[in-house]
Amino acid sequence: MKKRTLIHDIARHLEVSITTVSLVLNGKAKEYRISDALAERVMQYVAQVGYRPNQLAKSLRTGKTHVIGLIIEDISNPFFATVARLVERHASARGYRVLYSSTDDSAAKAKDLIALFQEQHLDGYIIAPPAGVEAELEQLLKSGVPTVFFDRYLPGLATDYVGVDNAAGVYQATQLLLDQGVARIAFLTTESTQTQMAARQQGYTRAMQEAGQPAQVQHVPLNFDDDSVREQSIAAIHQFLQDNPACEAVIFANNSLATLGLEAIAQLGRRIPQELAVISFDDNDLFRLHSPTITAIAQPVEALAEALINVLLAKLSDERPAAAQPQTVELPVSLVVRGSSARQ
Amino acid sequence: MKKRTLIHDIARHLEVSITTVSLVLNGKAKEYRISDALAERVMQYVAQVGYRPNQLAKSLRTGKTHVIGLIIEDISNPFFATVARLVERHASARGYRVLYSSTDDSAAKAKDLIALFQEQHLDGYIIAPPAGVEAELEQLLKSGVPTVFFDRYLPGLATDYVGVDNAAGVYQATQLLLDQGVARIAFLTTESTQTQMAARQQGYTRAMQEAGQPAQVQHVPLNFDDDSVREQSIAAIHQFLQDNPACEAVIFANNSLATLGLEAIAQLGRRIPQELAVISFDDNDLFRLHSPTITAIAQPVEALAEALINVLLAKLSDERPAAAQPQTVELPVSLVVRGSSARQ
DNA sequence: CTGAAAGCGCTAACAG
DNA sequence: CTGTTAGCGCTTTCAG
Repeated sequence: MKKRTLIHDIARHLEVSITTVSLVLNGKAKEYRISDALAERVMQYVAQVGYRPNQLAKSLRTGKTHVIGLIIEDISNPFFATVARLVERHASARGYRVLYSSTDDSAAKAKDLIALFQEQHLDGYIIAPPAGVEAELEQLLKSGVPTVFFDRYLPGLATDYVGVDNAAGVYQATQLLLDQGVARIAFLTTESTQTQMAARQQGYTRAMQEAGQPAQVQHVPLNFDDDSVREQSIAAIHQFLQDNPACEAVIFANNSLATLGLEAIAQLGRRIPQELAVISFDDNDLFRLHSPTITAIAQPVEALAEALINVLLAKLSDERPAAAQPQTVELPVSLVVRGSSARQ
Repeated sequence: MKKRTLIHDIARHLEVSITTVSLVLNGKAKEYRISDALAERVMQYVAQVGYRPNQLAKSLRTGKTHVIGLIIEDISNPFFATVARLVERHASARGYRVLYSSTDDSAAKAKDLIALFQEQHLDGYIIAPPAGVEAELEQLLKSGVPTVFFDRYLPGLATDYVGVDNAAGVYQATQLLLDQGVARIAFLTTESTQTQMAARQQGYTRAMQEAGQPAQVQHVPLNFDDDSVREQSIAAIHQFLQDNPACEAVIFANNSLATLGLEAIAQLGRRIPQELAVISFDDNDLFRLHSPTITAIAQPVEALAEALINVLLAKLSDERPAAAQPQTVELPVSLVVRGSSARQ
């Protein structure tokens, strides 16, 4: 348990004042007309003994932590995992740490997390909000902490948002099937009413409507928290497919659903795409390697991460607190056509 | 920017002393013989206004942050992602937050992370160390912060470790193939010299040796950071398979390698398992859903996460600092036999 | 039960 | 350039 060196120790050793050391360390040497020689001497000794200021004390004093909180749905979902690490990479390149955690899309967990993060006095937030946390978020926004929503937003709350054009993606995917003469297309989605899910569904409904085909939307229970629900979800999809033998194609509203769906399809022994065409929202390794490969609506993860960081850091450095109009970034998705959507 | 309520505000409102509020808040009401009535009154008001003590100040004062750092290789790897979220879940059930970050197996990143975490004064660490950070880690251990290694350890450093019996797992997998008369088995591994990789290789070599078969170990470049290396890795595996047409089976030393390998195999159009049997260390969704399903050596993620938290929290609460003998937990793995290893 | 007071380690205004 | 000083918000000892 050797004790850490303190700013005081280094000042004493160098026989200069604590102020000088602090000023040099914070890049204010010039401003306070400290000689380059002295500044250099300080920096050198600091490096030599490996002195690291205590961030707790620093933050307590300055009110800044240089940490941003990333609250996502589920870190074990490839989409969120990828965005998380990209955000982290960009943030750290710009001097920020990111602290991330999953809500499992539960309002209770999200509330805990927000409270926890607030106690830690993070500088800003990126949040994929579950339903039911409007009040907490509103309070968070009112407190003036820079916050940007991601993946979905909460209609009542005016803040920055970064996401994709969900409706267009699904519309396009539905078209792809319709153009091949596949008309009995079902849309499998979760029970959630989140904006991104609603938009995806709406893209599907519109395409079907325009084609004069009846839409068939099926809601499947989905829960990341409890592994037993996993089986239930598979069973539900299984059931649906069995009850709808005429269904020629299914579009899954996200990649968790699709993964579960592939399992259900395998159980039933339905051949893809001959007996059932499949398209998933969100791309991932599994889809590239599956036999057949799975057509997916891919979100531009790299661009999303960059946009998130840019929007947030802009707010962070900006002086005008909640002045400007909230910024909204909506990126296009791309349809990655693979084997599972091909007409046999 | 409304200001947060402080302990001072609540004391004043209740017309009691700050000391009293603090004592009640920290569960020391009894100890200081504060009446239940008063304690109740305090708690109630605190709840009412939603007062949250400033953790920065608290930590600065107490020296405890109640945050543990989880330093893993790659959060987008399903194995690490799963362990991370399980650790997080257990930790939070026991009053700890976890802060996790990936090293991409780079010593430089790991050093940065350790330094960063140290500045934040975390209470303890769980680390999957890359090679080349021995010095930093030794210093960390000497500073007395509870630390447990995970997945692999660094031979020179005596600290607690939680991992699996890697050698036995691969030995068993190799046996499975040998028992079916498949003898030309290659072992594809990374270039790393980490303990877990060495042990896996050793399990393979021993099995081959005992069977009187020549071992064939191939090292493949692998890098999580740089996506261009991804293609290189695939190309390397591709090349290897092409150069060794007689090879009947391949065991991948981890799941990233296996994922890449499946891609290479698909490119070559080799049929699994008829032309090439495949087994991977680490299990994941992809392997369950692939056609054919992929046999895998599965690590007990749930048990690992629990062991990690138990070992760490034991050290955290223990008074004897580096007193006791370092604890080592080595869990068994299980062979999940699926389609890819079946003799046709 | 309580009030005062010290202090965790650092920043930054202020007056030299 | 520097020394002093006043905190940031909280815990905890000590003397009532």
